[in-house]
Amino acid sequence: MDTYDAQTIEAKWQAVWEAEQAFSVPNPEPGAPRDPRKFYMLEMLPYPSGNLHMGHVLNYTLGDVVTHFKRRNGYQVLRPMGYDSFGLPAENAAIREGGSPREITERNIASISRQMRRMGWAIDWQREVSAHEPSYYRWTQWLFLKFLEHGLVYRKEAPVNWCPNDQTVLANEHVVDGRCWRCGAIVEARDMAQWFFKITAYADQLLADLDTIDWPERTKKIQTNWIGRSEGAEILFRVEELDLDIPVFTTRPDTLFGATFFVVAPESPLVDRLVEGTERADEVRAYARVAAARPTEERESREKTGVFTGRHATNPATGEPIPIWVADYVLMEYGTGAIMAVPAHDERDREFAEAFELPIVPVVSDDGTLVSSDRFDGLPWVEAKAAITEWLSGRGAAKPAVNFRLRDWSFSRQRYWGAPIPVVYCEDDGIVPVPEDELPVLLPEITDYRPKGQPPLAASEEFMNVTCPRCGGPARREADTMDTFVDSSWYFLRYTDPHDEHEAFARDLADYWMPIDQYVGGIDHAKGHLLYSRFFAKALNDFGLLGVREPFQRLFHQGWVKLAGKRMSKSQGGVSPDELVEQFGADPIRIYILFQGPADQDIDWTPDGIEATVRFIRRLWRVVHEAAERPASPEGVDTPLARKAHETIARVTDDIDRRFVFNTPISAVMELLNDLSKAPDDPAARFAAETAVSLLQPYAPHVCEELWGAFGRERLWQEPWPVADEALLERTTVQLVLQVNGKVRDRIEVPAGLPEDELIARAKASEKVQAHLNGVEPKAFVVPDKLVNLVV
RNA sequence: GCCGAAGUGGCGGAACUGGCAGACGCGCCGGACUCAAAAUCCGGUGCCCCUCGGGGCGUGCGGGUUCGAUCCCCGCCUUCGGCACCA
Repeated sequence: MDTYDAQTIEAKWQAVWEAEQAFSVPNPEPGAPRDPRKFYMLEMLPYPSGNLHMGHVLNYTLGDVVTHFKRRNGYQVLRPMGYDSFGLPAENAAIREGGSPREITERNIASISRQMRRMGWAIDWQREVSAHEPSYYRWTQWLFLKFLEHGLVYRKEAPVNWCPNDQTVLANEHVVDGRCWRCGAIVEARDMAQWFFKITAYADQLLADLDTIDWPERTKKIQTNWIGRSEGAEILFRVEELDLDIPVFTTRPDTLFGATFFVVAPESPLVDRLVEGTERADEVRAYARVAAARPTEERESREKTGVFTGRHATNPATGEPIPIWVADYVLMEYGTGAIMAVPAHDERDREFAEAFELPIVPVVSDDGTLVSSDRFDGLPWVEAKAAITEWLSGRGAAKPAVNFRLRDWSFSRQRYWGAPIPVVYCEDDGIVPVPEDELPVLLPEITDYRPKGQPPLAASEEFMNVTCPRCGGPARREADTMDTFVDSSWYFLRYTDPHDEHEAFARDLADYWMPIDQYVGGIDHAKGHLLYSRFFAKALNDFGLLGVREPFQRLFHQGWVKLAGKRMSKSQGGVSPDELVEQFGADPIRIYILFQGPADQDIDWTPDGIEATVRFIRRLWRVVHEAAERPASPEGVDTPLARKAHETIARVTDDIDRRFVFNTPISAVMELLNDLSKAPDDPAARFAAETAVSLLQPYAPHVCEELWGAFGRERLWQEPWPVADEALLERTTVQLVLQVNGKVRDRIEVPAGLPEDELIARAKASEKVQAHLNGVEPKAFVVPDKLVNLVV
């Protein structure tokens, strides 16, 4: 037998898999019924920086174990791969180092693709897609047009998040603690005309349908918080002098009798109407202008500022006039941009009232019932919410209302390396969509990618100047490009029909494979990609293009691989999987990264112990070759080693399939190997060795394939997953734990299935137990076949 | 501030449904092989005490429920994450 040589073995089997396209799965014939054993396995696609990092290795190895496991259990597994290849890093690299984003991206794809193949992952490479290729973004543009057609895309002048460093607008989802998620620069508020997806139209469904999917609770919680549904009432406050009814949203209509003043956001168009022609107009407008322009951070410092407008509104409950103020603690984006202030029961209103000496009237007593609320006095506040809303609705002054925190998704970017937005601006016809048959709107090759106050595309006259598809007159193209999160909101659908030149994807193919049965990726995408994709699925379903309303049936988040406490990412050097693979081989790295701990927990990277994994494989190699010299184990052989092997099959299967844990199966195989090496003469030795190799195959497919050959067998990747023999899992004798007062005093071997009396009798017979009973007659607690606790 | 998750040997972790805490691996200690070392193999390894039979303590801290708690309940500490002037 040769010694274990990772490089040779891995090259050999990777060539075989490549030549056979061993992990490609064909699409069904048209009209074929859906195979109940179809399994769509997907990990989030990588951004193609030049190199894999250990986080990728964990993510895709985990997916690989599931892929092999499901394949060998008879599933038809779709497991594709692609590249999220538009985006800022390549563009910034081009600016910094020269070259074009396209060259850089394509070089990176070639590199990362080679590294992925070198890891031996079981991917259907025939379905590879890249977001930056016209054959892909043509359909991203087409989908944009569908959304536009259905009124789910619009362009609007609005305050948006501007990253001064990256020179582009950001979605709310990508502002983290007031900073750009990518570069960390402090984000500024700017009024700009931008393109939005109307994701808020689906707020209710995005929330409600969380109940229908098998996702981690914490992820559902993040989305729930982000969507931020509040139930309450919309109440009208009348400004008699102006014959104006101003609506406010409140979650506490029960406190209406305590509303002693009224506040309008500085950005609100109401400000002008309220003060127009009054002597306070200048002062109020000046405040509003300054307040609206204050940077977000400063605005969030809770120092209350504001100014009285001189106007009054009527509290519809009390009929009393209350003063209307303008203050920046009221946000234009939420609710109606105006509030009723109840200083007795709202902390912010209280601070404001104290600062400006406004009246504070408590209307809910300590026991939770209403006071100073006229006919509602004594009513519990929870009941009063509906009662007061109903009372006012009789007069047309209120109605039940729901409000969401979620904002529409701003997705236009003022940068180059993205899919052009397929519309033109015509002087006569306004915004005109590019006709479908003129797609794709190709991203032109330019040489200067630097943003200079306008998007780089705006400088390309050739690109910008077009004729209006509607009137034939002169028109200008949209110069903004799409957020890369648009690309990744539908890539999983393209995989089902990756080469289609006539449509984004055939509905029957998407419906055949969707939903994704198991999705794996980082929790950092909880409120971004994972929310956008859900929105896309629902919208496409409404357009009649897709059968499902939820794209990801089951979701798992792998933990972070950290280096000195920091998340590893493409931007960090330090640990290169490429070098590790060269030094140790792919199999040891694959086993090592999964053996570190539960895959959903963070890992502090240390290379200590990779050698141990190599040692484990060498030991497996040696023990298996020794066992392969022995005669085949008789069918159904019943020895301790045979039982251990069946027990290992049961454990590994349950761990991967039901528990979705990937570290303990490795331990289980190690235990089996330990037992095997201690009992090389056991008649089940060969069976135990075959079992160990077979069970480890999803983790270390190359060396296991090679070792399978030592048994004179081949194509382990196609071999059915082993099944444990139930009869051999049952124990004839069991170890009975004997406790006195809850402390273990003895362990004895007894036949399985003894009745409780007999177990108690045997427990009392133990000398070690008697020594602690002191002759007292104990009370007994029995767990059959496991434990007897005697209490004195 | 509100909401959520986690905390187990020197280290990574195991213990799945309230029933033997520490599987498996790293590290460390001892032994075999060797002129020697590496590699490999064998044995030991939670802490403390011990008359070598064993005994006590132990899963962040303090309480509780239970015959029995790493697991359930209450309070606290620490770390991490989400939301945050959201009416």
